[in-house]
Amino acid sequence: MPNQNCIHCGSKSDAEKHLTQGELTTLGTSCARVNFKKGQLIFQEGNLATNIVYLTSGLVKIHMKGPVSDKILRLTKAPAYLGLPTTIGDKVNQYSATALSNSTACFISLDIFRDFIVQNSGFAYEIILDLCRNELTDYQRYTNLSQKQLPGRLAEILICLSEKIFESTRFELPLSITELADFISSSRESVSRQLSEFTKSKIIKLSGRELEIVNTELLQMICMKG
Amino acid sequence: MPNQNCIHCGSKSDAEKHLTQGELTTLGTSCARVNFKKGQLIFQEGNLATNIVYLTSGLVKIHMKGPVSDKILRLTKAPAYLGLPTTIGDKVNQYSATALSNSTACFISLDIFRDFIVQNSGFAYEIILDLCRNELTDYQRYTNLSQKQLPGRLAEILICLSEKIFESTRFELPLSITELADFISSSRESVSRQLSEFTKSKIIKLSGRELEIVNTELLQMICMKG
DNA sequence: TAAATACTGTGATATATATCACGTTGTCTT
DNA sequence: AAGACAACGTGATATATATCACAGTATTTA
Repeated sequence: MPNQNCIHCGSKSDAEKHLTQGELTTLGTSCARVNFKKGQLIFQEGNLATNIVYLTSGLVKIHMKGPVSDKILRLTKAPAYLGLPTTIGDKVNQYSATALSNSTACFISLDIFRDFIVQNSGFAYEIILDLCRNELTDYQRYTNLSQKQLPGRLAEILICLSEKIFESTRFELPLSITELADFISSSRESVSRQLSEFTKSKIIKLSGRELEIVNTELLQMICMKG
Repeated sequence: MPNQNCIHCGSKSDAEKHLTQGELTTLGTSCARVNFKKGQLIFQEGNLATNIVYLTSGLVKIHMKGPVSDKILRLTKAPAYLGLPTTIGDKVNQYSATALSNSTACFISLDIFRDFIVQNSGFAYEIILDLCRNELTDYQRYTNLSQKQLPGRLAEILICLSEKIFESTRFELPLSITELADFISSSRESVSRQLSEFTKSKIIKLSGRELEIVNTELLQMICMKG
């Protein structure tokens, strides 16, 4: 649906807050808002990257085909840009984005986005900040996940879900066991066993997809100790 | 040494090529060129990030303290910016940079660098491109290293050194065995054994630090198969 | 409603690789 | 030159976790 009114949009990105009225009008003519059901693909590895995607609501996994299985690189919670690096840095998407909950995203023409970067320095600077901050958290997670073993890796993800994504010790697991395994580079069976282990030790409580972190301190300890 | 003549500098970054004569003059007044010996720290995790570092010659490792050992995140060959994300994205460095060979780097005031981003859109766009491309290669390496096992991981690094860094099948290993282990998240002993293994199977030839890839096809195979 | 298909839990076993231990070599220091 | 210190090679052993196998439980499809 063209000619969105981006001027009064309540979910502007930090970068978009720097745009002028005129620029926002331009944005409106080339911005399409799309809804995605849980499980739906938002963009796919190997496809041409023609649009910047800005997630306005929902939770998304960024993932990539690895040599043996799918690899989940990160989770992104709205509001946030999805995959700026692959959209700007390459003609073809290097990874995919899939909705983990019902989500809404705005698709913005890459050309217009590029114009904004060139015309509006405040906009450009916010994009740079965003890229930098994301890379820092990625490095941190990469280092942690690559050196800890299973209990520590799983603890790390659960804490991340609790603190960063849901901001609660009680939430519905947005990832299947298999996906958790893809995230922390383990096997489905091992993750399943470790979750049982955490349940037995009364660190977490699991009923269906509903998860509650009962003993945060201990989980933190396990996360630290690896 | 202040008042460098950046105008006629032969090692401008892609971004700096967009700067005006005036901006280059400004750059000159706040740009210091420093030499580093092999093994020297260029900037350190935990320290205040006040300067953008642009590597004009040499090879550098970007590394970070992990829960059990040091983790090498990437190698960076000149010419390239070193650690833009940590300099721009945080007040404090999240990781360190250490010279793997004798190197030269220019230190540029963060304030002036930020001014360039805001004043000069061509400059800003090149920085964005750089950030995006780096993240893409990092994701790729991350996925590969996290799913392959030792032989595949080691093969991947050797091929990377050969193709990306030295552009030759024969080169002097810039990393110690311990550092190779820190890079691919294995133990020193395992890496040592695997190198012996590769030597026995006539895939590589090692004399001291001098390494030659003899059977590239087989090494590629091992890299692919994991 | 039945059938098919994904997703999950758990035991038994296999295996890659970490760890430990020790000797060797090389490099730096004074 | 001698001592100290770091980097390295390699065997024996321990161990975390992948893999295999199978059964149970949801969820979707016809």
